[in-house]
Amino acid sequence: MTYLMRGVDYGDPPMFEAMKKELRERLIEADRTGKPLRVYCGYDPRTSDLHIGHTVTMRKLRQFQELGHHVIFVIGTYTALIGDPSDKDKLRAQLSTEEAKLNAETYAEQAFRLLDREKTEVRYNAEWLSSLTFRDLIYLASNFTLQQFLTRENFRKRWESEEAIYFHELFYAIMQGYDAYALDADVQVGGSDQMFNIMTAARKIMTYYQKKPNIGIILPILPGTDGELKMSKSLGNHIPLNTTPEDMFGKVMSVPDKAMPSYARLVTRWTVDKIEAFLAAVNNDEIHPRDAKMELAKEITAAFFDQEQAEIAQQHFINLFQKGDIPEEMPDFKPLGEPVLLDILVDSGLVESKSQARRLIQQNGVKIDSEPATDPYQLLSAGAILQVGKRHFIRLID
RNA sequence: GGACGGUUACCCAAGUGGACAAAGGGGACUGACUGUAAAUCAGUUGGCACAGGCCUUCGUUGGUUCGAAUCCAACACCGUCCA
Repeated sequence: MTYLMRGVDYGDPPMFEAMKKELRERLIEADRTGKPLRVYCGYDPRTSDLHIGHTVTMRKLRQFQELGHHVIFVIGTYTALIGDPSDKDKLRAQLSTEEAKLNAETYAEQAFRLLDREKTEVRYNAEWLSSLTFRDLIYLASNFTLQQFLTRENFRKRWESEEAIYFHELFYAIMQGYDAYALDADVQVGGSDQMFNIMTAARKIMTYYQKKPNIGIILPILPGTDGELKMSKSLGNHIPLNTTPEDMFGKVMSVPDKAMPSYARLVTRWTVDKIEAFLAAVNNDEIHPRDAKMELAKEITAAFFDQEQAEIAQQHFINLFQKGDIPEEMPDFKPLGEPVLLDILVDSGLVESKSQARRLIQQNGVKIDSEPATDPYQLLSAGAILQVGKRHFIRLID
């Protein structure tokens, strides 16, 4: 029980107690009847990449799975037609069925890094949403008032600042609520931005259809590598799952210090005691913040790869960034014509234009065999190692 | 359908005839420093040219003007309000 409610945050203590009570009752019931709880969480398939922000809810699903409950991984192929208004994005191009399917498959594949493949049911919400009629929608919508939507923070803000709120955006919550009904869900897991969809929309709709309303397990949102905003691919602050251990390690290291608590709590496998001890040590200056973040980066990398790869990634990081070494492996590049520095920089794609290359040279941002370059027209020879900034290298070949 | 407002560089946003390749902020990049790609400070941020300078860009297309992001016309898209 404590295990399942760990890390859950409704921003409201009475709600926490209420949900805890309901969950306890539902667990007892499940135990008595021998029927496991049906637990689900939905994911938006508009991109093909899952990132570690998604894993916060997946880890919670995993916990339910470990306790023998039935986990359903829902891919929002139909809700993707709208786009979650939690982002204030406008309607995006509709995904074709094939694209959605393709994305969805890679999604599920990535998800199985955390979830037990054998025990996870993967569903697409187009299965049931696409066959709803207008009549169904009218009945569903009659459970809600405009005021309910307008008191929701994101809509309210947009209303107040006179930004457009499109009518179809209101369907999102209704669709998500219908998912819970269609799946006969006991528990729905989601980020705190899903609070309204889970706690209001889903529970109302389920009650309307005379089902027991689902219990919401609301988890905090993981900030992105900027430390401020929600991690999301479209904001460019995400740490993808499909990447190398070195990249993951480095990206975690680039997270601002202030976001360390969120990362420690949400994406490590550490126990609560360990997390609190770790954060306390950072606060009391018992651990150097850099070393603390290293430890964090290693744990997170190890969680998605393995311990050994995490250690290699750490060593790589230390060599490259702390010691400023030149990496052993780098792309080769063969000059297209005369081996003029300026042309090579542009042709190899290290910089975007000659003007930019000139600026970088002026700023000592270009190095040849670790020596700052000064002359844009310098001729280079094969074997030379060209470096732009701290982390872009190429080796010239014939 | 009517009234009004908007469209500027990666994003937000100033600019209402010449000093505008276009203020400011964010982001990004480089450097210094450091504790890492954190924080802080400095610089850079359309392209071409060694440089003087040249070329392209302020929703689109035309026009006025010696000269237009700025004025005019048409069009497109967006928003607010009224119906």
